[in-house]
Parts: sequence; C-alpha cells; structure tokens
Amino acid sequence: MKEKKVRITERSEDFSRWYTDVIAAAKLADHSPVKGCMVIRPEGYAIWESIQGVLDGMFKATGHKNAYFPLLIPESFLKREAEHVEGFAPECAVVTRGGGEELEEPLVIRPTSETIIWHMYKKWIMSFRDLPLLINQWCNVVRWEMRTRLFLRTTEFLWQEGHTAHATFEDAEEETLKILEIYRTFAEDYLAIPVISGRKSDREKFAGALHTYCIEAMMQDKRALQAGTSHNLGTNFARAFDVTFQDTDGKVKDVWATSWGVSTRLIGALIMTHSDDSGLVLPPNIAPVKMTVIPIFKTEDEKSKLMEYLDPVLKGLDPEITYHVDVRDNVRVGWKFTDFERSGVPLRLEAGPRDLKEKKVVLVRRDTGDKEFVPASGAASRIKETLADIQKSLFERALGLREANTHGARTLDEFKDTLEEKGGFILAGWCGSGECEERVKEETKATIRCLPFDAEQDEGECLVCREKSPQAAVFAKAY
RNA sequence: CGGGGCGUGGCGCAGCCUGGUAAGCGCACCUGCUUUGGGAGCAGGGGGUCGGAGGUUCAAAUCCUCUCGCCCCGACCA
Repeated sequence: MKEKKVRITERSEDFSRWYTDVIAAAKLADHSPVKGCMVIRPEGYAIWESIQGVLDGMFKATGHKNAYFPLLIPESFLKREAEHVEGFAPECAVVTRGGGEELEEPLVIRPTSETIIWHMYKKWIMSFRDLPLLINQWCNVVRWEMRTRLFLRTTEFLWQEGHTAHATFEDAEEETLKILEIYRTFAEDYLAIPVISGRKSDREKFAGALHTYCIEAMMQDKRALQAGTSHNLGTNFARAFDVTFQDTDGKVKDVWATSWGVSTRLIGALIMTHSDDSGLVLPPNIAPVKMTVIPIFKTEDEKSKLMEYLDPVLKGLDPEITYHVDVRDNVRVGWKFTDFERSGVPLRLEAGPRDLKEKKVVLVRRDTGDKEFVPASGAASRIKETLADIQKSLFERALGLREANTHGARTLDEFKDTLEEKGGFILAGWCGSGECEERVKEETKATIRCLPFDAEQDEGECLVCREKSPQAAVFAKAY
C-alpha cells in the first residue's frame, strides 16, 4: 500500500504524536489561532455531550441541581482565601479593560468558581433549613498553563463543577465521597477506564481544600492521569466569604463546603486508554454512535436492494443502539472502513451482494478487529451482545494493563530501578511527610497519585526515611 | 522565562547557504473517462505579491535589521 498522507504514528514509535494523530484522524479537535486553546469539533463535542448526559443524570439522581455563575470574577475575590490565591493567581487571565476604559477593579476569568459561588451562598444561606445546598454547573474555565495538550491541558476547557454547602463536617465528607463514587462508577461502567480511588497527599491537594479525593487511571504508556477530583473544603471558603447559618440549637456556625469536577480531559483519558494504531476506540456505553453500517454496492440498484434488505435489521435494533449508515457513493469501501476505524465507532456492520444472497450480514468489532458472519434475522440481538462484550473487554484489557504494570518497592533504590525498567504504578510505603514525597519527586519525577482506599493497611515503612508508613501510596509519573 | 526549531496555494514540504527572470513538489480540490468486498488509475484544470515592516541591490522567497506568531524541550497544572 502506498504511503498514506494522514498517517497515524504508531504508539511504540512516539506515544504523544500518536495521541495527536488520533485526535486529528478522528476529527475530535483542532488547534485554535490562540495559543493553548482548542476547537472541539463535532465528533469530539458529541463525546462530551455523551459524558454530560450520563453524569448530569447521576448528579440529578443524587439531588443536585444545575445553575450558572458568571465567567468574570472580581480579582479581589480570589484573594480572600490564602491557599486559593497562591494556587491560582499565577494562572489567571485577567480583564483590565472594558468599554474602552481601564476597569476600576480587574476581573479574573474564572479558573474555578468557588469564590463567586461562595459570595452568592452568603446571600442564600441563613438557616440549617437552607442546607444542604447542592449545586452543579457545566461551564468553561481558563487557566494560563505553560504547556498545553489537546484535551489533557488546554488554556480554556469545559468541565462541570459541583459546589455544595453542608451543616457539618460529616455531611460534607459524605458528599465528597458520594461524588467520588459517582466518578468511579462513571469512569468504570461507561468509559471502561479502571480507576484507583483514593486521597491526595497534602502537597497534591486542591488549593484551599481540607483534603482532596481523586480517581487515577493508567494510560497505555503507563503514565497516570487524574480523571476526577472531589474536595472537602472544610470551612475555609465559608470563613473567607463569611457564610454562616443558625443551627437547630440556635447557635451560628460556619458552613462546610465541597467542590468536585471532571473536565474534557476525560476525552483525553478515553483516547489514551483504549485507542490503537488504527485510530480512536470508544467504549459502546459512551460512544455517540454505536455502529457504522456500510452497504457495499456498485450500482444504484444494488444500493437500494441492500438498503431494503438492511431495513428490518436496523428497525429491529434497540433504540439506544445508534447507528450511522455510510451511503456515500463518492468514496470506495476501503475508504469507509478506514474512516470507521479512525472514528472510534465500536461496531461495523457490512452487507454486500454476496451477503444478501446468503441472508447474512458481517459484524466487525473495532476493538479486536474480529469479523463475524451472522444471519440477518438474528443480527439485532447479536449486535447488542457484541456491544456489551466490547464494553466489557475494553475494561478488562485496561485493567489487565494496569495490574501488569503495578509494582511494589521497599526502598528508594528499588523504586528507581522499577520505575526506570518497568514504569507504571508503584505501590510503596510512605510516612506522610512532605519532605519524603518531595525527595521522590525530585529524584524520580514520580509523584504520589493517591493514597488508595483499598490498599491494605500496611505496617511497612516509608521508602525514603524508614519511618512507619500508616498507608501505602501509589506513585507514578503523571500527565 | 531559559534552550532549540519553524513561518512559502487548504494541509505537508522543497527552494534560501552560493540573490538572476518557471515559485516548485506531494496531498486535498474541480472536470471527464475507467474503476468500486480494505484509503483506485489516467488525462485535463483552478488556486500562493513566499508572516509583517524597513533596508542593501540593476534584481530579494533567498542577504541585513526590526517585529509578530507558532511548535518542541524544561519550571506550573484538571
């Protein structure tokens, strides 16, 4: 075969070029004229809409309501919470002019909305009866990052941010963990991305949080990607914005806060978890289109006979099995097959004159490439089964990769050797000190991804200082 | 901000060192014919004042100065 123009670099050759090639080939996104920003193209945006649809349903089912807070925030708001300023000030874009004049107070384009939201919550929360307040918003935020990559880190990105207010620490903690569990379920059941749930170290936690929980995933290059975070903000923001409520005992108390979010980064996670050298691979549960139908014809007559033949098959499908019929007659089938592979659609159905004669259709799985000839009459149920199987096997394959690339280390030397030779996640003892954490980072570039909930309570010792380790930590090089 | 690289039809590049009279190649696009079960072939065709501004010269994509922008590698991060 002749060298193709829009060739996808192989993963083994250059993983990050492969990543950008897959995005280009699947038409998910493009670079904007403004540095670090991305244009999300229809194919990419459809995935985001699919993510939104499922998560939004999960949030609403747990009592959350959507609202919208404005893009522009008075600069002084950011300064109200000490850690928050420190964390976000350097990466804020600031508007200083408007209507042709210098503004009296510069306006920050939100990097996250805690401050504006808590400013409003002060007005809305008076009594214990106003709690809990459970609000989510879908929006864009801007963070002036130094280095950007499509979907993984862009100057502007889309996300949802939940902001809740509670009467007690326990309530806030319960909310924080409930959301984390929603994220875990979503990642595993829909995105087919196995994740490790856990708590962030103090060094890695959100600026202004009491503590941060997260889900961490392993990409195909064995690096870690944070896929979602849920923060217990304690009373830090309530105090910074003077939000109090009068409790049943008549006393005025601080309000407890949480915030949590996932972003368009999830699309990057999807790509790097499942896709292959032929292009995008999407799990059926999140794929906007589940199946591409390719009729193989030479003449108009053949085409209409095939469409007639396929009609009952397609009508017999469950309504959630969305499909696209590629009826283009200006490209040949080879072209359509390649388009299918790049687009990430989980399943392909082909039917040509030969299949028509034999009363069959051909099903081809995107994940394995397996080809199956099935009788047209039983196709609908076989399609459903196959999609379910693709979903399952994508998850298992990703889990297998993570398990095969998760290692232990008792000493820093062993840690370094393992990281260098094998890469992946390293489960090791950690005393809890920032110094030891920093030392690992400096010497290996690996960071603590999280303190996993399900790690065995380890009586071991810290791999750096040999002090007692209360709990094992997952270390990895991260995106 | 430190180090490297690059701006030439829609995209990817060559030409620049050694200025010289055709601005070229591949892909894409348009037209026609033949093709059509894994990115077709042939023929014809349209499209670029070479990032911008100055300068040197008889002559600048090419040399000089300034400027704008982008990409890659490091410190920050969902």
